[in-house]
Amino acid sequence: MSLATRSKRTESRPALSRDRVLRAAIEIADEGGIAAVTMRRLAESLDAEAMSLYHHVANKEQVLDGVVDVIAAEINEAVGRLTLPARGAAWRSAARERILTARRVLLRHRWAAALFESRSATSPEVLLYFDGLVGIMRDGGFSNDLAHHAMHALGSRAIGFSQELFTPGAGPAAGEPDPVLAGMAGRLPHLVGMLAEVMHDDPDSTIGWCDDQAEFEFGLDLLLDGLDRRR
Amino acid sequence: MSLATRSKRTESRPALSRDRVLRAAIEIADEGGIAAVTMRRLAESLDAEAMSLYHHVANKEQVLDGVVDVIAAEINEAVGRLTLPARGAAWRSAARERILTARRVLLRHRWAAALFESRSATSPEVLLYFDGLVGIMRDGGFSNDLAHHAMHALGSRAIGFSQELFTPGAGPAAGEPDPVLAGMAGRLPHLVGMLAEVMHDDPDSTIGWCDDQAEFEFGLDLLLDGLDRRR
DNA sequence: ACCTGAACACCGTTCAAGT
DNA sequence: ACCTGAACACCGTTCAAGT
Repeated sequence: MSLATRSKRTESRPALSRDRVLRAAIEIADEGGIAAVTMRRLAESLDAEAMSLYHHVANKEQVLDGVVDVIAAEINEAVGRLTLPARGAAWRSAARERILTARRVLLRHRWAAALFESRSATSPEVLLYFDGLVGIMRDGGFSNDLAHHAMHALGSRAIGFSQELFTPGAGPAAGEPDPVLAGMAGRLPHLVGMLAEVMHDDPDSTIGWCDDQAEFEFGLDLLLDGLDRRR
Repeated sequence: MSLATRSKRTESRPALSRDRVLRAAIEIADEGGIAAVTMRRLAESLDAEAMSLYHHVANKEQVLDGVVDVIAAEINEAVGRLTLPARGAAWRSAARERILTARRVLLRHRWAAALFESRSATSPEVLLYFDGLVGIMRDGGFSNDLAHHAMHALGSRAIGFSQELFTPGAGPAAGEPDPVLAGMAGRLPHLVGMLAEVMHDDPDSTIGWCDDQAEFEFGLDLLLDGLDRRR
């Protein structure tokens, strides 16, 4: 039994490492959401005991911080392949492409946006991403002051997602009318009138509780236009 | 003993109710953050047992959904006192004032913004808030289609907060330079150059991980200006 | 150095029992 | 109808012990 366990560990399982722990966490989150990532399940997926993880990460908080960093590194790898001019007026399309590329990565890990927001620790890879975006703005002629305002104005949009508090048409079964909204339709004349007129035709292309691609781009362009005007 | 417990309950404690549970949850969150809200602590603060709560709320999820609704009701009470014209060009200042009023309520409950985002259930009070904002836009001459785009573009900014992924100058001790950023300054030329130039003078007026008041208003005005131009 | 089992202090929630 | 104690199935984490 002890022999079987030992042979299993040494033969069929690579040694544990911080990196392997983080990648296993991402795999679990991709399958069952971020709440499915527990130390015990994480260990199980690595064919180890929960307590073994603590030799490679300080605690669960550090696992989640590390996951953010790995996803941000994936974003940096993707935007690193972009080769767009950013001098002068070209800054706008360079920034736009960078942001939409980041968004494409986040769409592969739908739980990631919520995690990015909930973490307060500074991720080195997120810093590198932002540094590149500031660089594009500086190339475009932004003052440091305007670039700073711009980063705040973009907020989470700078890295490809945006927060929605209410996603019209995203009821229990997406695409269905929201039952709460339907139940109080009489007290919501403007909202009901608006939604009745604008038919949502692709309610599936959402990133978590965030807006869909077309709406994301509308908001992004609104901000980029305003910034370009102040440049 | 059983008698003492009984007299304590009937004399010094009002009967439990959904409303009292939710208000107790808000009190606990105001003091110790949203993570401090557990069913056991909630019950204790109400001088009851954890299991008694389940006669008034289905589960903890419903407690958190209810808390969002109570905070949104507080926002609606505040914006309900506003009496601003919204016809034509006045829509902009009416919308601006409504949003900044909502923000003032959220600043009283610093944990609330994060909670608003993490919940997917539709809050009736949030719907009422949005309905009023759409009404202001319609008064201002927005088509339903543009009002719809506008709500998505504003995102969480519509209700007074915005998501930051990295708050410059908000290290462990707020106001201190970020140690992670300091450690990799050489690889972040644009970010470090920018932050060196723009001195942050009031790092305290933040709403959780969100930007401070001046930055919030800059981003809001950028969006409102862009929407006004498309009106 | 790396890994583990048992144990601790918490969670949310079910259930059967009290008044 | 409302409340409760004991219990269950989970958590993250500490500790002492193994190799």
